[in-house]
Amino acid sequence: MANIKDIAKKAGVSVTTVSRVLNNHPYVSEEKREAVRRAIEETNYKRNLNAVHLSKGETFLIGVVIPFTNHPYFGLLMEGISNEAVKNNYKLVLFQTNYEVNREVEALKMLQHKQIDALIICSRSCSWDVIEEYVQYGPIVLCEDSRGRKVSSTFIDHYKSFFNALEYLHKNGHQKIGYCIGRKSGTNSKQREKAYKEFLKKIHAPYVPHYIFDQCLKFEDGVKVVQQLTEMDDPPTALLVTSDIVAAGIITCCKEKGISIPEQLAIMGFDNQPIAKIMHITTLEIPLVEIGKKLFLQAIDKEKNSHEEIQVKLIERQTV
Amino acid sequence: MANIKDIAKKAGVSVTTVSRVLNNHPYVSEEKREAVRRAIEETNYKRNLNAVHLSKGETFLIGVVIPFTNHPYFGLLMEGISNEAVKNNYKLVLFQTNYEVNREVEALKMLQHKQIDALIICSRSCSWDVIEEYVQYGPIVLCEDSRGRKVSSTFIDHYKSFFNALEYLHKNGHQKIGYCIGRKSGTNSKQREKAYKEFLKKIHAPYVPHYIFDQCLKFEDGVKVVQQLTEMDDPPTALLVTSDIVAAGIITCCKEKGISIPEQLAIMGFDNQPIAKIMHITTLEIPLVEIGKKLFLQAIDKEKNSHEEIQVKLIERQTV
DNA sequence: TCTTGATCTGAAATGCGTTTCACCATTTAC
DNA sequence: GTAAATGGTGAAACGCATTTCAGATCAAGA
Repeated sequence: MANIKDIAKKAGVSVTTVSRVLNNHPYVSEEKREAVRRAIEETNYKRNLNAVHLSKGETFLIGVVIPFTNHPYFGLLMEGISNEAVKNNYKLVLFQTNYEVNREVEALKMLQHKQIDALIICSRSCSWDVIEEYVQYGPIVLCEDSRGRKVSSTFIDHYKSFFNALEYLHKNGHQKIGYCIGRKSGTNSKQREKAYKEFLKKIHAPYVPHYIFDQCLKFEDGVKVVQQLTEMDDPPTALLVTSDIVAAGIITCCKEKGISIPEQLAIMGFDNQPIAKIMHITTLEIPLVEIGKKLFLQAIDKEKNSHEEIQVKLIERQTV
Repeated sequence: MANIKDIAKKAGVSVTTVSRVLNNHPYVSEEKREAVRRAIEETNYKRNLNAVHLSKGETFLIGVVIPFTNHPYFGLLMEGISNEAVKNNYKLVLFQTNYEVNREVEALKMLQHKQIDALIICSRSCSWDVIEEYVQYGPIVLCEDSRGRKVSSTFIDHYKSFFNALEYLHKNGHQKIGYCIGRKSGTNSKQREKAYKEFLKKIHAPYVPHYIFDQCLKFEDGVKVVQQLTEMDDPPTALLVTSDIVAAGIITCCKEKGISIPEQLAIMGFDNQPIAKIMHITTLEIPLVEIGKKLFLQAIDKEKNSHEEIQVKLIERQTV
């Protein structure tokens, strides 16, 4: 394959001039420009982007760390990131981590090794210490409150929104409220746990450990929640489910087992995914596509350390 | 940041020796190896991968073209691809195309410009002509039957499987069978259409255009299918739905409207997604994770032009 | 007329690691 | 005892495009 030197020779100019033509630099006479164009055409020359990247020191590649590709929450986030990437002429390198720390580290190392210009971490397992080791190598953007840290973030206040959601359920007459969550560790989960415990205190309700269901990520995870629910002597009357898809699973199972919603069990979802609308699920809208967009923009923003809080909105439908 | 020259100087060796140490080449004496290691440690040296890629001519990056990230079919495919990528130390560059041709071309151009070593196209809009322009630049792998073309593929025989599925419905007493599909164009869709038409001929049933529903991709797309169904004078008694998630949407809607399944409407899904199990949907199992794995392996296989047919399996449950 | 400033152009340096090749020193083999 | 491997090392070429810098030309303004 031809390289820039070949083109220069063929067009009878220097490589500098060829480079200028390639990059639309103005100071090239029309005749030389034309000669270069012809040479490029004739040889079907294509730039070697690796050389460009080495030279420029950037790759127009942004890394995205997500635990699962196959999940509507991350799917929507990806959609937002991806749309914005296209607009800005960046490409995305996907790191599907399954929440394994060393896969997250792999992504961070790509940043260190300059193969990506920035890294968006949608959800993480690794500690802050690990992340902060790598901030020197390029922008890192988190989807959780990172104020006070050296990385940018777009986040929602999970404490506040969880607390509000709990209050909403309480106002609707519920005392025994449980919740379903993806995993117990994780910053967002911790904030929610805190909100939950403080809310219980506020309404003088007891903390019942088995009202909390973790590992609730997918539609099918609703099955075991309902299973456990039916086995309880004193089940909760309302459930905060941190993913609409899981809420949908729970509702579907409940219908099958004749548990009426919201009468016997009130369900409040999260995200306002399309499925929530179809199934009339009362939910907390989280503008994931918008968040994705902002995450991306923060990633390519040279000024580090911006923080943006996104507001959520309660959507009342028929499951509470 | 330090580069290989700095390390060489610091360790008192040549850059060649440093390179040997970095790449675990055997011919380096233990003392020099140690000196290099120390220099690397002290300066916190990291290789610039762009330089490595330029030099080696490969990037260990594989492009993946998918129309939507936010879809369980492609989610599972991605999962398979991604798992295998991790095993083989490759990273994935994601091209979310929304079925726009020029985004597909962008991906092909990355191959041409050597920023990716190979390209996996999970579903496409562009024509064969376009793809064949780029086969010279690196392996391209398709998820559709590409025998006779110059690209590898892992595929299922959609004609055969669709025909079989139709026969299954027919054997279960159905004459008026419709189907739901993602889009009407697309190789797979064409094959299915052919199977559908020939099957109708075989059973001497009329071809009713509005028994075919396209743009059926997501759960919520089930709504409008059911809507249209209820407006028909003579609706089909069975529906082949090329995605379990859409089937789930249809079933959910039918329950709401009091349409009993399978009595009034038989539903047969595709893929055997987890949701199909929960909702007891009779479906055609497509081993997407396995297909993803094979696609990846074909992408990194230097021998071009391998073709692998994957078998599907009918899973009988309660919706037919 | 002289000075700026804008327009062109190319040699050389730069980004950075890998690989080839030549060469020397030991071993091992016959 | 001599030929042939094997171990060890570095200079230089290579992969390829961008950018800096110096120099040349030409038109416009003082």
